[in-house]
Amino acid sequence: MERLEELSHTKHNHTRGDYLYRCGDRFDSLYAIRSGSFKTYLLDEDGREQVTAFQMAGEIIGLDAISSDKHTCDAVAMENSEVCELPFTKLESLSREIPSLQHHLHKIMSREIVRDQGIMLLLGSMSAEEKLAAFLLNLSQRFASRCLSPTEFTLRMSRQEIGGYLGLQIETISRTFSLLQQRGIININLKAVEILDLEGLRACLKST
Amino acid sequence: MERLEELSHTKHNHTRGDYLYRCGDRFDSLYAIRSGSFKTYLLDEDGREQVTAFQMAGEIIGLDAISSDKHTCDAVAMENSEVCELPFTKLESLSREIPSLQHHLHKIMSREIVRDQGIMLLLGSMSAEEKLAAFLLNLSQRFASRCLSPTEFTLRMSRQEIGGYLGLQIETISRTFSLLQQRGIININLKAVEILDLEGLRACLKST
DNA sequence: ATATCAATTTGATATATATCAAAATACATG
DNA sequence: CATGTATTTTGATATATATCAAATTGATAT
Repeated sequence: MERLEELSHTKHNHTRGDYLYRCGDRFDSLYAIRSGSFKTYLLDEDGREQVTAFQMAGEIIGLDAISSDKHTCDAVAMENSEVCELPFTKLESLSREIPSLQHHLHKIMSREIVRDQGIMLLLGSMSAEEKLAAFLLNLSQRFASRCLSPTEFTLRMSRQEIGGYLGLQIETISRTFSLLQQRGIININLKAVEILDLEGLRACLKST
Repeated sequence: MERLEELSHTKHNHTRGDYLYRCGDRFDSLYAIRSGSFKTYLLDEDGREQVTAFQMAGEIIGLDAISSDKHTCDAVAMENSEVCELPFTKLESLSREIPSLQHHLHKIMSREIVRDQGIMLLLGSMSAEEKLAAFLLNLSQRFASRCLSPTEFTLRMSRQEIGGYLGLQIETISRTFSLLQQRGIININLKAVEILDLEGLRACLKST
């Protein structure tokens, strides 16, 4: 693990709105998010943005770029954030020496594939209500695993960005939040979310 | 490259409908498709199936399972097919010795991530017509890169399966095929597709 | 405090796609 | 070859979500 320090010595700070990289940029490094959060997104012809992920501390970003040595999406900071740069060539040579590091890297890439496929399921076969419930439950779980409250948190993203992630318009996001609130499942005031009935939220996923 | 033969000596034949692996199965090997084709899919609670990919000769299948040592989807043969088993532990040890193999493996995994993100864009922000055009263009390109006709080919999958991939009902698939045919962009008779106007098909993607 | 601007919510309506139903066609089986 | 079964196509209608519009709220600057 000390060997890992060799390559992760370069830290960078980013303020809200900074691009970590942009689509087409040359690929040299992965980035480990130390604090804060980022979103990654693709732009289609019309300029509509499909958000591919909201990343937070502890997550690795930039894996898509290995395939072509160019970044294939834009990554932008959603708040003040700190990242560690991991030069990929060094990471590869180090992982040839350290099997556990090698396997860890493979798991990280595979986990990203599994995550992406989960989003396909969400986008391809869920209703607006199911999508939003899945979104909140995912955030809840990720906050919990970081020892933050799973039931009370602040959204770092706008309704527009949530819509871009879930494949819905902002009005639908807003209405569906209101609906969940009316049912007593959540309390939501702008970016402040409180989950009142975690089981109820899970139930939103299970039927229809 | 000879070293690769060491681990790919095990070949398997599968007939239409055979499962290569099922969700939950223990993970030991990746599979390289030698001939034929497979689909992979996730099942949600209601039994609705989200098809995550249609794979063909030359593609590698099973990458999702590395993350948890269990397969996270079902993989089924769409026709008589042949695969090479690639025991993953051996692949990892060999790729520690052969940097070019290591990098190749990373590229393959990254390419899968890029592909998945492209599907997110499709599912999250395209109309039925755009989805179907993108689907046909993708098949066309993949056939072309295998020295098969990019404009005349046979679909290996049913309307149901196409719907499961694109997040649409079979009636919508059927109607949209009919629409493209009426416009003189394609000719389609059940599984036999002929693309009459490749540019017209590309144009379906660019507007609206 | 007041004005300005952006984000969110809510309402009215339109529209793409789903759903329900039936006909047409292909495919499999005895 | 005839019969039954599954798949695909087409039509009629319903519905979820998008779109258009306006009101409300919050943030920022004057």
